[in-house]
Amino acid sequence: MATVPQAETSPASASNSRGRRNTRASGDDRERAILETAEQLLEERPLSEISVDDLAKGAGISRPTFYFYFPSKDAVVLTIIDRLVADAGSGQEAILTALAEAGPQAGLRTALQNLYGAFRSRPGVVRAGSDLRATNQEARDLWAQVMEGWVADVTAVIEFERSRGTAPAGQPAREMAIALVQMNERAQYATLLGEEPSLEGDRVLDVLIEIWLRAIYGTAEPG
Amino acid sequence: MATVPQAETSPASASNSRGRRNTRASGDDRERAILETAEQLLEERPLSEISVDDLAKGAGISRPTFYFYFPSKDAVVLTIIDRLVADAGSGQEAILTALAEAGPQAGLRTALQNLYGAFRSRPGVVRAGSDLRATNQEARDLWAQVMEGWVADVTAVIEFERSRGTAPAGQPAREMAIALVQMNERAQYATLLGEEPSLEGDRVLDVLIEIWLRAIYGTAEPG
DNA sequence: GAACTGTATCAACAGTGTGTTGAGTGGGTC
DNA sequence: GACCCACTCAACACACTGTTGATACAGTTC
Repeated sequence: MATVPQAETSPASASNSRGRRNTRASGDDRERAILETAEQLLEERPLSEISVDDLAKGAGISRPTFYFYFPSKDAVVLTIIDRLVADAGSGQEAILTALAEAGPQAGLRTALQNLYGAFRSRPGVVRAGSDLRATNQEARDLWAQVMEGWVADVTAVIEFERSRGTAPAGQPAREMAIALVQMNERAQYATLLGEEPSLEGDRVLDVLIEIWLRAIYGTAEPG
Repeated sequence: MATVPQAETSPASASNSRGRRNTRASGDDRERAILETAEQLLEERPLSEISVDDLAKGAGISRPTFYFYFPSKDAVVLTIIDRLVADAGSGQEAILTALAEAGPQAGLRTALQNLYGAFRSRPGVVRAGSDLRATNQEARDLWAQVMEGWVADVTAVIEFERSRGTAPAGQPAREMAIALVQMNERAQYATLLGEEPSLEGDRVLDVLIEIWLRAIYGTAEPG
């Protein structure tokens, strides 16, 4: 069923591989201050216009001290994204069960809505994550894992529906799943950031769901 | 019918708003050398790892001299992309006529194939363009125009097919068009750059076309 | 309570990139 | 031969990033 990666925070300990060099003492506040400053600044301007110095100043420390807590600006953003993705993942858990309980239409709606909801409140962070993929391999890997999880879930749904006979045959389930998940990624991202052209926030789900349902359950008999 | 923007090269003159400061004399070679160096380096490594000095050296000039020809590294890439987009646009011209002549299935295939073909040979340039959108407003505007052109064309097709009665009613044509065009952008980009997960190069078109046909001509009657 | 250990801090440095200034050079042209 | 004007670049001024080395300071430990 492909669970979303757990953002390597082991339950009780706080030591994040991306965070501080070692330690466990007080300076937790500083680390949190840096993360909060970053989240806040990212809603104001893109990552490329935020310097390490901005983050340090915002957290009330000097630039070298910043490097005591994080190895780079990217690492801060990756930490934030790890958490966001973990949040989104926990809401995601149950595509299959939602589908089984509520039927395809309502189930899909619930699943996509949860997902969209997790990101909607922090467009700046989403944008930063997307930007990071251009230059940062770790960001690419992280997102690839997330995508892979969704694709696996959707593939399972399509195969299940086909085997039940409720969905017609067609292109391989996994390939359909990839394209559909990519569509959602792009469309929801564009909406979140208000690109032009993009779908309105209150229209995204209706439109995407219609395409998903037709792609999965429909057949085309063009005249 | 929304033609793709013509990359402001007026017919005979060579003066590009993004290029050299004024002039028209000899140094055309240098300008070309810079563009060629950029295209070549972009197939080797991402834009973020190419410096103005690399471009200057590649063209056999010093860094300050580079600035005589282009105001920035971004401007070089934008010039390259302008041209690429103009090329792709000229092949694009005839979605509607292709559809009318060959029918929806073959027509769509031809249209999407032309498009994909225009970019396939220069993935590095495509990647650079995509990366640029993160930091450069002009790049965003340029791409928005291109998207808008395609969306307008596809909207017209959907509306035409619905009015003929060959496509069923559904979500507004323009909104369907936006989502479908965004899906293609994302899926073809991922394939071009070999992201994971992505569709194989020889599968992209089959999968996208099935989704397009079902989304436009199909109805979903989930069981 | 002196010596030790490890967290936490930053001034100063080194390096790499960008974009600008100002001083040329050399080929037309009147 | 004086004057443009396209063209060129050494040297500069910044803005970043990441590192070094010295230091403060809070607990142990004996």
